[in-house]
Amino acid sequence: MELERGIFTHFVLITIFSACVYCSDCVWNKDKDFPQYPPLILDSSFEFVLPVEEDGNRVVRVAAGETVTLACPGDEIENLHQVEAEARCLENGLLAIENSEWDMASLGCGDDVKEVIFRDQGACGAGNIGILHEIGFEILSAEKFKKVLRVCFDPSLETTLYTEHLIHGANIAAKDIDSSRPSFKSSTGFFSVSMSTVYSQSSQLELMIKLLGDEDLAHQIINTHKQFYFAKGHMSPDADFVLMANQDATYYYINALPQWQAFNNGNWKVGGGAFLAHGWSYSSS
DNA sequence: ACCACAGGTCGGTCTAACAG
DNA sequence: CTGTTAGACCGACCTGTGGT
Repeated sequence: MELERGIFTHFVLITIFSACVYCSDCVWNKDKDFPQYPPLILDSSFEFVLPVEEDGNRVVRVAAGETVTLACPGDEIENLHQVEAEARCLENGLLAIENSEWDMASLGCGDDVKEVIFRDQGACGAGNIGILHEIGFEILSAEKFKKVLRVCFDPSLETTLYTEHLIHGANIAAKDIDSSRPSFKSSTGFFSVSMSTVYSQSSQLELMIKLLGDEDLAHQIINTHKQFYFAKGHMSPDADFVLMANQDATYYYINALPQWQAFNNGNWKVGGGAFLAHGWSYSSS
């Protein structure tokens, strides 16, 4: 089907333009030409190929002749039945994978790509009390790990000291927006308590009563209606990332610290979000 | 005043791992 | 084998902001 569609698309383009003047690069509209579960696209420098905003459209470009890696870590490219593929952009706007030609819409993963934690990447923090962990994607064909963010975690206090991530300011206007959000993941080996339990308002209230020995005072400090409770404050925030896959990779408890919800849903939300800088961001506790 | 949106919580369900 | 528990996932809901 894909090959046929490719030939058909090529035929139509040739028919319309007679020569393929306007289709020397592979250009896709992120909202129209992409599959529901897009693969990661990495260029020859092992960098994410990201959308840019052009005239109100979110556009992804790969130059004609350029080879990129398509990857569905944790799943596979549905029509190819393989996790990764090397694809070369043809002048007809299609992608050549081995001996066949494909359009981008046919190269989706079976499900959302799945990030992993690449653990114990050295010591960090003052006095080297922390251990670095990287959250990102395993790219098997390159035998490399594509880092999305880095976490310096103190295993003795079971808390995060700082995180680092790269902000792609030139692409942030074209980022993926989806109001549905994944749940926070604990992963194994980081915490000796249930993080979902300790972050619950009921256990925060319980702890405050225990610490203060005064139920009324505890209710003043932990108060749902006034947003007086500790939420999971992202260190490397969802909103700093362009791709949905990278946004979802921030939903780990090791990338969060307790933050007053009044601040989280107030000052932070108003001030945060639209970063236009480009560079590494460093969030410390 | 009303509504859409974004960043949150919470509880239910499913599944896999593990202990008895 | 069975019961328990933790983690993952999902939908319903809450709140403040900003646009109409």
